[in-house]
Amino acid sequence: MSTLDLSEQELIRRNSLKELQNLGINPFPADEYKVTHHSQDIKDSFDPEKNNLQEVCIAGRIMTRRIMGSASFAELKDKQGRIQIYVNRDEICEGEDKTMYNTVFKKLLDIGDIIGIKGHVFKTQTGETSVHVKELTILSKSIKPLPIVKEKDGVTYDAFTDAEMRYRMRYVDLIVNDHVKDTFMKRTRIINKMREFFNSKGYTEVETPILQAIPGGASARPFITQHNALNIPLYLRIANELYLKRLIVGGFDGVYEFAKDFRNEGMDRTHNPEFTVMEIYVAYKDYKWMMDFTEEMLETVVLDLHGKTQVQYAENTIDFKRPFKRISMIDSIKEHTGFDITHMNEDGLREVCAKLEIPTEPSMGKGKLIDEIFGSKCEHTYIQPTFITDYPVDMSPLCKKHRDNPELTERFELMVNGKELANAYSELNDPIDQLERFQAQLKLSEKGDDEAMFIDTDFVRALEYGMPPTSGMGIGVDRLAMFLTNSQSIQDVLFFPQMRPEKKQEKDGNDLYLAMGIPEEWIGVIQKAGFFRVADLKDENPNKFHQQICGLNKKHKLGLTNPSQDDVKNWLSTK
RNA sequence: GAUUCAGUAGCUCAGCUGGUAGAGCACAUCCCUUUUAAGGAUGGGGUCCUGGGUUCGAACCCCAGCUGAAUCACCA
Repeated sequence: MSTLDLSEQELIRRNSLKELQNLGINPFPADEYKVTHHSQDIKDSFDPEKNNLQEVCIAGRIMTRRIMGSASFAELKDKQGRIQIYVNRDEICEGEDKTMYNTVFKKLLDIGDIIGIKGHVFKTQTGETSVHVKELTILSKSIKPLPIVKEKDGVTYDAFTDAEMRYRMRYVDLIVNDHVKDTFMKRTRIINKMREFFNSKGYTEVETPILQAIPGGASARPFITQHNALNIPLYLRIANELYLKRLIVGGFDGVYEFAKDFRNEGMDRTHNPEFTVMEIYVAYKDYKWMMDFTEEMLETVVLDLHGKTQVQYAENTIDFKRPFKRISMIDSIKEHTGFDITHMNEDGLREVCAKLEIPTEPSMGKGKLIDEIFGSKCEHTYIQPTFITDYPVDMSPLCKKHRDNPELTERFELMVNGKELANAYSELNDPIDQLERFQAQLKLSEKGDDEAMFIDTDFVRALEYGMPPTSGMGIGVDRLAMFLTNSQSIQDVLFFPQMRPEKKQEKDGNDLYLAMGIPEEWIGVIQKAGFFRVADLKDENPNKFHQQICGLNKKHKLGLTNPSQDDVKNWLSTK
């Protein structure tokens, strides 16, 4: 990288790095640094009366510095938070040589550097618990300046808020925005608690293929990729349902997986191309049992995280206290639209859609039409956790038909804040019925539904060996994390949300410039002037161009010998 | 995919009706010392997102593009 590409502050830091090395200090030492204490623990346990914590060793990143002559304060951030340190010239430089303080600490260190300190804990006159530094070790030099965020009494000044930069450079976001780490710690805690809950019931965590020859288990457009050795297309999974059910066939009573799924669809505040779903399948249970189980799990997780069942999400308070409301889809539609769609055929449903001013397409089957009605008139009204039960058959090709009504299935979705959070079935285990349902999907696909399911004959074969009655449930982990951390965007609960790749300025190689007779040392200058491609130079006025690059030479104190106007003319006239 | 908004110093943002580019923090130099969003003084720092157009003159107006955000539609 040419120095012309760096900001003034970056150049200063690179120079500080060199000067540290000249002083014999390794800015990136290899040695283990033995940390004995952490910031929050120190603040919690220090007691001036007891005079404890008189020998501590902590390490972290410098977040602020207040330098005053022979004494300075700085704030160090470690894994627990921030703590103030006090650095005194004569304490860290025992003899006559004051370089460590005057040069290293005051001049060569910067906000963002990672240091280790040894010293004792005390309280300053203003009452802040601080560490009095006896020994200071540079552990890592930072050569890029951090955004500066200040905070006083809970009010943040100059927050680092640019969404694009926060998501692209999550590391910076985590360093300067303390609440970000908190959200992700909560996400991990939610997942841990769910895992603990399932394990305590005796269920087994398993792993199933992400690369699948037939993307099954959900209605969605998959990502496609290519396996070279087998020379076949493979899909990134859109769900893991069919594999988990194969394991139930194989004799597991309860299996679950936290699965990354991939869907090649739109991205927005609640959708990322890759996302996490927890799916669980339990043998000898039905969807009614699963409702109780899901309630219990969610209440447990929420209580563990918040100590109560109420959660604030945007302007709504959501209460995860059991039992959740339950209503069938047909009743819900009746309640919200006045139409009773029981036993209605496709034409009848189309008519209802027309009356409700819901646009339809010819490719839509019965199930999709009902789903449209529910989606536009009912779904958004369920703010508090609500189980919607008994979905139409052709919306749910993997779900057992309802024991009382063959047009329906034994399925529920859990709605929270007007969005689907979980989805569960009494799993279809009749292989003949399953094959027919797959074939019906194929018909939908031929009608133009590009989300209809593929036929997975191996899965049908597994069912032919016999699967016990089973209930399965899937829950969107990202969405759950959003609800429980009051995050309005999925990007706030994913460390690295999908973004368009950063566009780099494309530059011609040095050889093309050299071929025009341009000396190597001038190439960077010419590019700094905005000519990233030699073709850009073609119609340039030689006099103007000459002035431009000589100006840059002077301005950036490059010390190059300016070319003559004739030199420049010759460069530009080269074909 | 549609609509709206935004892009100016390392960061957060001003910039009037089109007339030489501004502030705070950060950075540098100097002075001081148990300070607290940051003590004082001085200074350096810019492809005003990119490319066209209008104009004597564009950060500003027009067109196109890039990137992001918000809202809407589909999927979790």
